[in-house]
This record gives sequence, structure tokens and C-alpha cells, in this order.
Amino acid sequence: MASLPFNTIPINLPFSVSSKPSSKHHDDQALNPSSTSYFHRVSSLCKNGEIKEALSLVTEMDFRNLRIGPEIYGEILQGCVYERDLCTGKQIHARILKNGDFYAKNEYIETKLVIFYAKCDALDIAEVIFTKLRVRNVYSWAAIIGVKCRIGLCEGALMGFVEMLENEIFPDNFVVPNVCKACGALQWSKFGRGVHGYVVKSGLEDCVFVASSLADMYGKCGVLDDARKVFDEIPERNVVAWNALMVGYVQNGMNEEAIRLFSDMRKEGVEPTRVTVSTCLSASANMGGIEEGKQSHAIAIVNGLELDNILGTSLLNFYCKVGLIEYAEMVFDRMVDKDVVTWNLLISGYVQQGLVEDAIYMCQLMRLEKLKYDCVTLATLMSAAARTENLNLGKEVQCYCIRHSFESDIVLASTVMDMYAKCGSIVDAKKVFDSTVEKDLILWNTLLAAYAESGLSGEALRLFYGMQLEGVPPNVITWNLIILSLLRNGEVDEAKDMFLQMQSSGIFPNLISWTTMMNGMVQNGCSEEAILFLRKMQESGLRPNAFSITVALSACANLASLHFGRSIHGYIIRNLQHSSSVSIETSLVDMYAKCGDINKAEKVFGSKLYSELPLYNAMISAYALYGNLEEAIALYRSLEGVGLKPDNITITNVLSACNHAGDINQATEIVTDMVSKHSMKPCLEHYGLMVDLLASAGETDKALRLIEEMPYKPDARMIQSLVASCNKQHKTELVDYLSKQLLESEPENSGNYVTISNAYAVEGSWDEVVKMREIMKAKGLKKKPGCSWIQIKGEEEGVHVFVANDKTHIRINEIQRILALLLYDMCSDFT
DNA sequence: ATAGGGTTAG
Repeated sequence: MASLPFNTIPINLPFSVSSKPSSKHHDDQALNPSSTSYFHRVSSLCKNGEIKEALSLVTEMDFRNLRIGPEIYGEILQGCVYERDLCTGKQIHARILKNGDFYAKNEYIETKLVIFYAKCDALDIAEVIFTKLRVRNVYSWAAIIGVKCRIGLCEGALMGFVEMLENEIFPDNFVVPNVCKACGALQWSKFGRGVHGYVVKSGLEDCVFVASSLADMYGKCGVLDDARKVFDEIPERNVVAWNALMVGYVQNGMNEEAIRLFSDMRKEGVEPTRVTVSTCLSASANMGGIEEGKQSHAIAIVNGLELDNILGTSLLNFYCKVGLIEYAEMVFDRMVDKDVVTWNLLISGYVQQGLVEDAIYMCQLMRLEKLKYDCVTLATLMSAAARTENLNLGKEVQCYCIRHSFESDIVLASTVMDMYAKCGSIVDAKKVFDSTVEKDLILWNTLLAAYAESGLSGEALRLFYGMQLEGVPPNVITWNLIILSLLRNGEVDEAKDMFLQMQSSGIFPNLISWTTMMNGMVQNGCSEEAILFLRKMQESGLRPNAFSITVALSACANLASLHFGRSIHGYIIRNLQHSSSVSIETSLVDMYAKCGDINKAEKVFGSKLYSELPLYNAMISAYALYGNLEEAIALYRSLEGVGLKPDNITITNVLSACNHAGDINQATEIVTDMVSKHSMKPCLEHYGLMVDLLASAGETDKALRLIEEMPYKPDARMIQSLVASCNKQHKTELVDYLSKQLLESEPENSGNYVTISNAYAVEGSWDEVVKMREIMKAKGLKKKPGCSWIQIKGEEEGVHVFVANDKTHIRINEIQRILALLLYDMCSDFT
């Protein structure tokens, strides 16, 4: 006998000697043991993923004229499902069709084909077969609903669910989870509730898969109470059920609840998975919970969880968000499979820490690892350019975007616009806006933000109406920006009007809307109204955050209202104890100092939770306000001991303390110190203070020489110092001369009137102040953003003094110093 | 000998 193309000869061949008579029909052969043995061999090969080998066995059966039943094809198709092997599956499909209708029209085979194509995400082919099916059973339905759900055709999946019910094919515990997933993705909580009803009616509720997916669905729809109820009633909860509820909490901002659930889960002895730890890390990152996040990391290590890409990125995200960049670096180094996301996270971590150089270096390394930048990488770099106002970097990144066809990316276009705006080039931001073909709301808002930041309310309004003409309805962010643009331009009444218009257009003001209004009012000298707005905001059901509290405290400081200040401090203790921040502590110190209670300011400073520069600056500024030069200098000198380096504000505050004490020698020493010891360059404000100090001491000539020597152009404030100095020395003629010069050179600059009226105000020449006000009114000049009213009540009631913002102006300190000292005496009387 | 399912990072 000639050699066969295979060498293994099965024992029971149909033509070998057999005790059984050979059958005439295929059907009889189904009982033939040789077919059975083939089936088992095919089956085990398929389970090991060796589809090609299984297929050659089928060829062998064909050669031997053995009956190849539908179950063999089914088994191989199943193998293709395991392997997601679309190509081999199609070959099987072809063989099935070749073998005629006996196979092709077999319900089991047809269903299997639908399942196979569905699993391989080939929805079009799966649907063609599915629509031609004579019998649509629960398996084929499940496959179709599953694939639709997987590729995001959620409405289609839900329509399938409805159609099943109409045809009285009842969705089982395999169909329901996918239906729930679709409801969750669409946030169709009402549909989901209906599915929940069906689950209860058909008794599927105890299945942990069904219940978990219901809990997940409610979580995704934001109905956490119901998610919790479903979860509580699961008889045997597994880790996935716990994870699903935890994810629900995190996605709805309930981070503390998520962490609490994690601890309950550990108490019940359920082993956490990588998903659990990832979710906890996400919650910790959101709430800035350093300890919680570190604990999660420790648990991952103790439980021996593998540091895969997802767990790794969760850790990276957490450490970057809470600013522990060294830990992030350690995790990054340990990770084996890094992708673009991994790199992006660390790069953005560096940018958030202001370490732009490191970020750029990482980008270079990333390219060496043969990874390409994606839109997230580029947006991060662009935001780095915006933060550091590095126009060159921004342009370089923009060119990269153009070269690599990222131009049409609307997110990137927005970040490019933001970069140009931050670098002070609104014209270029507008150019990018104009060249973007498909504009979305975010793009409109980005340009609006550029106008608003600069107080260009006219441009902002034009854009605001323009977008509505193009059919883009404004959202709450748009309204907030319009209001900001008006407030930045000193148009308080117009802003208030817009705030009302926004509400009548059906947009509910959010925390930012209220805070923008409050902050704008404080900046424009309407501090009393700002405090009123805080009350109104609380009445509308919003809880103030750290920033709105800071704004309210600065309003109290401006009003020198210890009464309001104390009540807000009380609110902080009652409600914000656990979310206290550096900015709140700083504002408290500042508020108490300006309200005349330096003792309380010292007390707050003494019990501080943070040891950061802004707090020290506030306390130094407080001492300066009270003319306590010794304490100010002592605190300044103590900075080194706590590892802090002074910044420009520190120097300004120490210098103004010297100013109030009239101590030219100390001031000179501080300036020498900053140049030699800290290698800092004195800024214009520092020169201003020195000029002021010299001018106050009557050294007008020396002050003039310093102005000539400094590397900056003198500003109106310096001339104001000279004016004040002259005034003090009763050099009325020189004041009149300087004022006249100032007003002649820039008759339309409202700032000059502020300057001059301010000089008169400090000297108590109220008649001159009123005169200046009247000229401004007659000329129709409006005060600039940054200038504010201070109302001095009491003897001088009814007299308003125009002063510039305390951050940029020397004289307001003078006034506040007098106020604070006055109030200090009053406070001391009470105690 | 007869099918398959839910959770996660930017």
C-alpha cells in the first residue's frame, strides 16, 4: 500500500476490520466511535488555541469519508472565538456553505456563526446572518446586543432588548449586564429602572453579574442611592460588585464614600484587585488624600498585585496630582510596559510642578523610545508654554502640530489660543480661532476668556452675540466669562445686569459665577455688596469653597470689618476644618491685621498647619502695617531656618515695613542682601518703595537720582511719591507743578487723577480730592480695573478717596496702616 | 457533546 499523507492511523477506521457492519447513512455513523474520538481531539486542540491543527483533522475526516457533524464545526468556530481569529473562522464558514444546507441551515451552526462574527466585532457580517435567521434564540440575540454595546451602539443594543421582549424571547442573566451597560453609557436611568423591574420580575436579581451591572448602571447615571440599595441586597457579593459601587462613587465626586467602602470591603475580607486599587487611587487623587493614596499603594504591594500599565498609570496619576513627583518618578522607573499615556502623565506632572525643563527632557527621551507624541502630549507642552509665558516654546509646539497634521484637533487649537492669550498676544489667538473651521463651544469660550482676562468687555460682548448668531448657545462658562470681562473693566452695574440676564435665560449660576461676582465687587470697591453676595450664594444652596472664602475675607479686610471677618472665621472652623488651605490661613492673617487685631493675626499664624511662603509674607506684611519693623525683620530672617527662600513679595513687605519706620539703613541692607545673598534682582516696586522712603525723608534729590539710575521706566506711582513728599514738606508749588505736568501729558488717563487725588487724600486735603473727582466726572472718565474705592467713615464721612489696588500701590498701605492702628486702639479698649 | 456576561488610567 502506498504511503499515506499522514502517519498516525486511528484504531477504528471505517474500512478497517470491524465487528460492526458499515452503515449506509451518515446519521447512523454519528454513533461511530471514531467520529467521537475526532470530536474530542478537535475539541481539545481548539481549547488550546491550535485551530490550524484542528482544521487539518477535519480535512483528515473528510478524506476518510467520516461524518463531520455540526458539532465539529461548532467546536472549531468556538476555537476561533477564543482566539478572535476572524480569518480562520471565515474559512470554516466557507466550508460550511460548501457542504450544503444541511449544515448552513442548522440552527446551532447559524447561531454559532452569529456569535463568532459578533465576538470578532464584525457587526455587519453578524447582522446579515442574524437577519436571515429563521430562529432567533437567546444566544444569537445576546451576541448581537453584546457587540453593539461593545462598539458603542448603545441605542441599538437597547432596541434589541425591546425587540427580544416583543418576540417573547426572554433576556437572561447574560443579556441583562450588556443592556445595563448600554443604559449606563447613555445615562438613561429611566430605561435602566425598567430593566431593573424586568430583572425582579424574572428572578434574575440574585445573580451577582446582573446585580453588579445594575449597581454599575445606577452609578453611571448618578443615582448612587439606588446603586447602594442594589449592592446591599446582593446575597453573595464578589469583588467586582464592590468595585462597581466604588467606581460609581468616584465618578460622582463622592471620593470619601469610595474610600470608606474600600475599608468596609477589607473588613469583610474581600481581596482587592488591581481595579480596586486603581479606583481608590483615583479617589485619593481627586480629594488630595495623600495618606489614602499611599495606603492603597501599600496594599497593592502587600497583596502582590502586578504593576501593570493600568495600575501603574493610576499610581502615577495619584502621585503627580498630589505633587509627590519623586514617588511618581519611582513608579515610572519600575513600570515595564509604558505607553504614551504613561509618559504623558509624568510629563504633565512635571509641568504642574513648574518643572518645564524636566518635561521637555522627558519628551526627548520619549522620542528616543520610539513613541510618538499624541494630542495629550502636545496639549501638555502647550500649557507649559502658556504657564511660563514662553512664546518660543509655544510656537515650536504649534509648528510640530502643523507638521504632523494635528491642526484639525479642536482641543489643541484651544490650547494654542490659550497660550497666545497668556503670552499677551490676543491677535494671534484670534488668528487661530478664525482659521479653525469647525468651532465648538469650548473654542468660543477660549477666545472669550482671552478677552475677559484683559477686561476687553467690548470685544467680549461682540463675540458673545456673534456666537449666538452662529447658533452656538452660551453655557454657564460663557456667562461667567462675560461677567468677568465687565468686572475687569470696572463695569459693576453691567456685570450685575448680566448676572440677572443669565438666570432669566435659564442658566443656573455656579460657584464660579458667584465667586467671580464677589471678587469683581471687591476689586471695584464694593466689598459690602460682595459679602451680601456670599449670603445670597449660600441661600441658593451652594457651599463656598476655599477661594470664595478667601475673597470674602479680603472684602472684610477692605471694609476693616472685624465683625464680618470673625463670622467668616467661625464658618471656616465649623465647615471647612478639613479642607483648610494655605490661601485661607493667609487671608485670615491678612484680614485680622487689616481689621486692627494684630494679636489674633499672630495667633492664627502661630497655629498654622502649613509652613509656606505666602503665610510668612502675610505676617510680615501685617507687622509692616503696624510699623513693627523689628518683628518683620525677625520673621524675614527666620525664613532660612524653615527652608524657605524669600520672593519679590517678601522683599516688598519688608521694605514697606522699613518705609513705615522711616529706616533707610535697614532698607538699604535688605536690598543689598537680596542681591548678594539670594541673587535676586530688585523689581520696579522695590525701587518705588526706596524712592518713597527717600522722598518721605525729604531726600527728594536722592530719590530723583535713584529713578534715573534704575533699569526701569518710572511709573506714575513714583511721581506720586514725589508729589506726596513735596506735599508733606509743604512744597505746594511743586505739587501743583508735577500734577499739572502729569495731567497735561496724559489728560485722558484716569490713573493720573487717582494718583494726584490720592496724594492729596493722604495729606488730608479733602477739597482737592473732591476737585479731582469732579474733573473726572466732567470728563466722563471711568476708573481702571485694579483701582478701588475706599470709604473712610467717621469724621470725614462722605469723602471718597480713589486708591489703587493694594498689591500695586504704596499709598493704600499708608491708609490701611492708619485704619488698622485706629482700629487696634479700639480693639484694645474692648479687651 | 450545544453557545455567552459585569468593573479600571489620560
